[in-house]
Amino acid sequence: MPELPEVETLRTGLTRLLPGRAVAAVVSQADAPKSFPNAESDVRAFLVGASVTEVTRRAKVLIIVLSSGYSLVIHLKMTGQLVFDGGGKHFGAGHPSHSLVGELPDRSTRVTITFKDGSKLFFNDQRKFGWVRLMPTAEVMNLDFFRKVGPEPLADNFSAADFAGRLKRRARTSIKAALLDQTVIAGVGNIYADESLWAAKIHPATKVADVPPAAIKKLYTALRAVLTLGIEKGGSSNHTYVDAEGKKGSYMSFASVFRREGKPCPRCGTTIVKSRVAGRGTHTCPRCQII
DNA sequence: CACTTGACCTGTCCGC
DNA sequence: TGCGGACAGGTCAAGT
Repeated sequence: MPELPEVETLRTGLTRLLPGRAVAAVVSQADAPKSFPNAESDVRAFLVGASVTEVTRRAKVLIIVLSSGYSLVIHLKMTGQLVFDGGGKHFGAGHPSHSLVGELPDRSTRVTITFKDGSKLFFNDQRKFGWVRLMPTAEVMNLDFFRKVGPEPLADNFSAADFAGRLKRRARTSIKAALLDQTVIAGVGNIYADESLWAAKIHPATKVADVPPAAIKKLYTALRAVLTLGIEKGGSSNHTYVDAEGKKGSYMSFASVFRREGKPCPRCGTTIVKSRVAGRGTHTCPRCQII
């Protein structure tokens, strides 16, 4: 589900809610071992009794750092969400198909962490692609994923030249596939790929090698702009999504093409079409995106 | 190597 | 109403 802006929104919210809280108990759903593949002995030794030090993010991965020298590394994949219950009201973040009205845990709850003050953090994940892994903080960046993942696109030192250089490795594939490749750049998913390509007037199926340098530069600027807007709007959502402070993300109402097939292009009025590129549903303006 | 496709899961929607 | 298939904001492994 979430892409960089959604995970970043979640990080910001959890940073206000979790640090200082001490874990009292952890319950994981027995029939979903892949959601929480950790040894019971590690959970007892390094999670129960530990308190949260800070919450960080790399790419689409959230990292809850603990006082025990261990961290909870969390990937929400397509449908994961984290919902904090401070007592009385649920504050959540993640997949929009889950509203806040239901009592938790529910049938999609894979892990429940109870803190000593009675508050709870629920990890819900309908499709069970996501996971919560407990591991030594010092080893987190040694995970295969982190060793291969590309730079943060919003980092101050990530330049247009870096962007162009990294894209060259994928010269024969589509520009959309290259954007979605986490080893090229971190954090871009289906929504922000489509939105940035529309903004840069590049068709997603264009081979990377066929995109002129000027258009690549435009895409660099557009990508950073849509990711920044996504964060400012609290992530993308449709109806029931909220961030960790209970506010709805509003980015979807600002989307230009994503899930807007059949509607007019905000730039030229041409009807937006949906197709399939890089194995993913893809939204384009057939008039604007001609490269 | 670069690149593509299917697998992993559950739920929902859409056409017959 | 029931059923089958396509599809969903993401990665991996395995194939060409």
